Amino acid sequence: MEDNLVIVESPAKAKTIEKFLGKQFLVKSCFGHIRDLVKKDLGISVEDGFSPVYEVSPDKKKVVSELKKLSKPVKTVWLASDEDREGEAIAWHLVETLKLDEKKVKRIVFHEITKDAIQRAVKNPRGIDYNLVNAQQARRVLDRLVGFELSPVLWKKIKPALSAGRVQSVAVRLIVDREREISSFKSTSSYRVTAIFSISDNGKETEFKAELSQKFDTKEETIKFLKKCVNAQYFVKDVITKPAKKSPAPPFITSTLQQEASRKLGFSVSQTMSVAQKLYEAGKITYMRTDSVNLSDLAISTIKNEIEEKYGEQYLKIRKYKSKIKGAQEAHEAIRPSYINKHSVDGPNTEKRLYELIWKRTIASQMSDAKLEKTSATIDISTTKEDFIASGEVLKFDGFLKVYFESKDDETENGENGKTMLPILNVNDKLTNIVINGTQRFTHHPPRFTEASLVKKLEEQGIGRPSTYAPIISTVQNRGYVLKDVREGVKRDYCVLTMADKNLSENIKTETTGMEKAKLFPTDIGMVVNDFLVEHFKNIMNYNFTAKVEKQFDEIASGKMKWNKMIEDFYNPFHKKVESTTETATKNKGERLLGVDPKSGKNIYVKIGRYGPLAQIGEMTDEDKPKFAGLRKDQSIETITFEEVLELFKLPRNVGKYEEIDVTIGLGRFGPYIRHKSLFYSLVKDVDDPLTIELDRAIELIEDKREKDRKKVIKIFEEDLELKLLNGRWGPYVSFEKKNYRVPKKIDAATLSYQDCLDLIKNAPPPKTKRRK
DNA sequence: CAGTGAGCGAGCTTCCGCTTGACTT
Repeated sequence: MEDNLVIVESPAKAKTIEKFLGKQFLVKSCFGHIRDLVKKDLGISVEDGFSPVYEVSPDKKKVVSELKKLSKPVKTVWLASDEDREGEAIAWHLVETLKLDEKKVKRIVFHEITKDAIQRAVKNPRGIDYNLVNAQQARRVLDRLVGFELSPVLWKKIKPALSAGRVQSVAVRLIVDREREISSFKSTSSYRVTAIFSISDNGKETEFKAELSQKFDTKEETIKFLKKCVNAQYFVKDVITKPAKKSPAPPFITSTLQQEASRKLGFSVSQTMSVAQKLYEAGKITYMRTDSVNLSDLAISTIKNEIEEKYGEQYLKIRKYKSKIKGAQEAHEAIRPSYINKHSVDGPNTEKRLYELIWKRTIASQMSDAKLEKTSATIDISTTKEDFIASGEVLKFDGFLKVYFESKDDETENGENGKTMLPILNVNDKLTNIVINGTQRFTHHPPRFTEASLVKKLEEQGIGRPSTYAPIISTVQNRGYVLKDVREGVKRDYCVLTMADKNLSENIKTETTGMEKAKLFPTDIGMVVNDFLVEHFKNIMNYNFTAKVEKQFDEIASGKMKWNKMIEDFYNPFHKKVESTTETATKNKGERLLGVDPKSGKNIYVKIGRYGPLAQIGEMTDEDKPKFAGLRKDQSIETITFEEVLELFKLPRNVGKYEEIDVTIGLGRFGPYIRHKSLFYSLVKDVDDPLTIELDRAIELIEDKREKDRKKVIKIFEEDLELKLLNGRWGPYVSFEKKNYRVPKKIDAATLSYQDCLDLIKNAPPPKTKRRK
């Protein structure tokens, strides 16, 4: 029997630590928080100093009873949860829930999982830090109060089942604000002038590119300039050469790993986390939910060996990085390979690639700067005062670039800027001009957020924690506030003026612009909810709200403030505002009056309906019912035009009768359809237009589908016409009472009898538990 | 899984952070 029970948060960590501690220590994991506020109601006694009402989370009942049993006989229970607010609270909840005698409890902390660090921790135990626990309780209670008081206001004023919270609502606001910036953005164009020169060196001609020091607003100005160049002479007026350097990025933390995996590997935020989890569980990397850029001394010394051996001493530069993150709690190390000398891992491709990324970033963080030489040459034009500038960059020493280079979010559209090498240029060198181009360039609206760039923004504001970035991204999408979507680009003409051989020519070229892939768009619901919250709860929707309360949590943690006092000061005015808003605020359906219907003379509105955004003609009165039409997926209440709404009401159309029954054309969730005898037939994409399709073609499509369906049927049975044996996408199946049952592969479906089918249904595997939405 | 859309009132929804599996096609 062991004398000691050690409890950590993660099972993978438990496994590692057990090896370091020896036989007298049993190491177990509690899997994070074991207790939380009761689920069914507020879970806070507001009248009683906001005292929280806790319960053991249902999925932790087993863990708790096991830990309770194991903790009874041991002499000492070591609580080794993380050294941050949440970790301290977990330790305290363990004491309370397991009913541990505080005399036999020792609280220990370590930031890195090495033998040294753990043995040191065991020699320096302490008690529970109740100030830190109270800071966590304040955080928890505040979030519950905000979430559970704001959400019901939305149910009453906008739509049921909506949600609001300190973190998610601000995340949505970032996306809504950005979208509005984009829609009010006016693109302007200017002309960028570039030239190709050549210089002769011992009879050898070398060409290089230069750009005019100024841009022109109009085509006329550009033409005027180009004409001035017809008979110009060019020479090098000035050459400046400057040394420059680039430094490596710090080791990965959760947010930077998510960003780089998104940019370099195209992973979504949640994909990155699940791949990293696998690597962590296999002991290949350190913990992946961290906000610390710190590397353990042991890690640094093995990195040092690795760099010296593989690249040489001149590539080594040991660096200590400091966290720049507001409110970083630094309970762990940075994300790095567990064993630096392991350059790659076996397993799925995703794991290999993510591991490689982590390995490179870790190594590069301890390597020397890259040294560059930047050259800028000014080229005089004899006929006018403007100058051309040719800039070039030469890598003198690659340093960390040998291993790794961090990507940027806003890679410029034409990545040809600067990175080129120039020929050797000297002052007074004469140059020959080959060509000059004046190219029309348009300004771009600010970019929409990707999952990863939203995480970056949230982190900068101190909103959310490493363990919650991925869940936040899914919450705002699951609630229907935000949509990850693709936007096709639009074609745009631009003008290129070319001066070559003393000839000015003009070309119109076409580019595709504004293509967006996997970007975050606010939905209509998202915008209406956001505007409502901003109007009535400015304080909470302020980007600084989290930073402000974090400061107060810190004061609680350092014992300078009482947690229930802090909550009270927040709650009193907040609760009043909730009550007054519930009472007085008008219902907000995002309604917008677009104009008057030319046919009926009634008003046309767009607003949020029970099933999403809709357009409406006329109002509900006793004798009159309005006409409705749903908005399409790519339309929004905010930007849809009057003409586009009229277009929506052209469907459904009646195109005539077939087999004495009306045939109508409509537009549904899955695109345009034909409806006949309450059956649906899809139109063919890019062939049939729902607004113009006629009866003959509709009948053709109906007959096509009927023919296909006939082929689908393997057998029907006279005993029960509702039971059908059909051929489907995944092979033969039995269709009965709107449910489908697979025919096992071994059986030849054509041989089945009615009774066989009934048996198949009876013996079908029980319906698996439903997937959560 | 395509159609709907008022208003009433039943009963329901909802937060953030800490951890993993257990699910589906």
